Amino acid sequence: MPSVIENPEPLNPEFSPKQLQHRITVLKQLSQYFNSTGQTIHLHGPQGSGKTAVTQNLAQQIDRTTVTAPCTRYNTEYKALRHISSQLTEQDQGTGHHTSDLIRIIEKQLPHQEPVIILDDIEHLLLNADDSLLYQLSRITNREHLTLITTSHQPITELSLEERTQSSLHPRTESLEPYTAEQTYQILAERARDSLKTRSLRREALTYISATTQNLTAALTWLKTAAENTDNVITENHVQHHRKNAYLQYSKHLLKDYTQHHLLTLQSITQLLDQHNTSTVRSGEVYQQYQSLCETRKIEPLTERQISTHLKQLETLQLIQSQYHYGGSKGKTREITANTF
DNA sequence: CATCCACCGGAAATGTTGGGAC
DNA sequence: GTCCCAACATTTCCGGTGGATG
Repeated sequence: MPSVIENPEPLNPEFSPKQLQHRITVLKQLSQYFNSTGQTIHLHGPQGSGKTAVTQNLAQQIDRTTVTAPCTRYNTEYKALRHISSQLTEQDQGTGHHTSDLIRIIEKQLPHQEPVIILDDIEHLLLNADDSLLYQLSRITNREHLTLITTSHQPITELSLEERTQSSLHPRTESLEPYTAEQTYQILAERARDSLKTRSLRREALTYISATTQNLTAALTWLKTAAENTDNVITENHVQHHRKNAYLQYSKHLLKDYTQHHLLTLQSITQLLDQHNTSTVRSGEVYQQYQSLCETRKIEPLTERQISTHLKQLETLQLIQSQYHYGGSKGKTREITANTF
């Protein structure tokens, strides 16, 4: 099938343009902090507001070794330390070390590399583990040779950090506002220009997307999905038509570091919501639906306890929202809503 | 006031993977 | 090979919650 896409890269949500639009002030502010090493910076803002793009852009500007650890993938202290030490030494550190060994390896590299370490989306790490990684890194020997950047959608004060970690980190903080509809439109338009055939995109299609969501990751996925499914012109109608499918693609993108069971759990929720037209489902129903999905696919289902943790992770990814009842007329359960555009 | 609902979520046990040492 | 060990995902077990109902 002929496609309207000439160059797929600019539509990739991970694509990092050389010039970052609408984030100049933050970039200026942050790059000032790079005049000296030994800093800690925490950047927070909603999903798709450019946190990752900003940190990557900063890293490109300065001439220092940079290690990025997306905490969705490196979601334990050990995985993160292993990744960081492997990147710094340029050889895989494997398993079987004590965390203190990995810290020592990193320590030794700091003085001659003066690296920047970026821990992206730290809430996913904090969900699995305690804040020991942050504490260790904030007090590491040769700390003055390290610049540490953390990002999350919550402000740092709202992450459950121990007192000692909080005070030992004392980061400079910056926050990002979501893009406005106008800004979203502009960014999408620019990416489309670099990616799509000329005259293959209607203005109203972009207006529709950027009015619906200001989460740039989601918006780009939507545009990309629409583009992949046409050989002619992307119209407003076409974009509307692919709304659901695009959100599914976006979910899959967020879940790329997770298991098939996470996706099945999410699908159970959306199916139930579609089926009986209610706005919430309870965790018990979700588990039943999940079990029957597993059965039709000949997959051994996980236990209810484990799916409960998976639900928590979907919530941290902001794919769902939960209202918890710790007893009461409904018993102990949670009522779940799925997010959409 | 007792009992029930419905499952949350902590803790400990178990299973699996993949080292490294002998 | 085989033994031992660490990390981690998952299972097993279960105490606990607070409004509704009789």
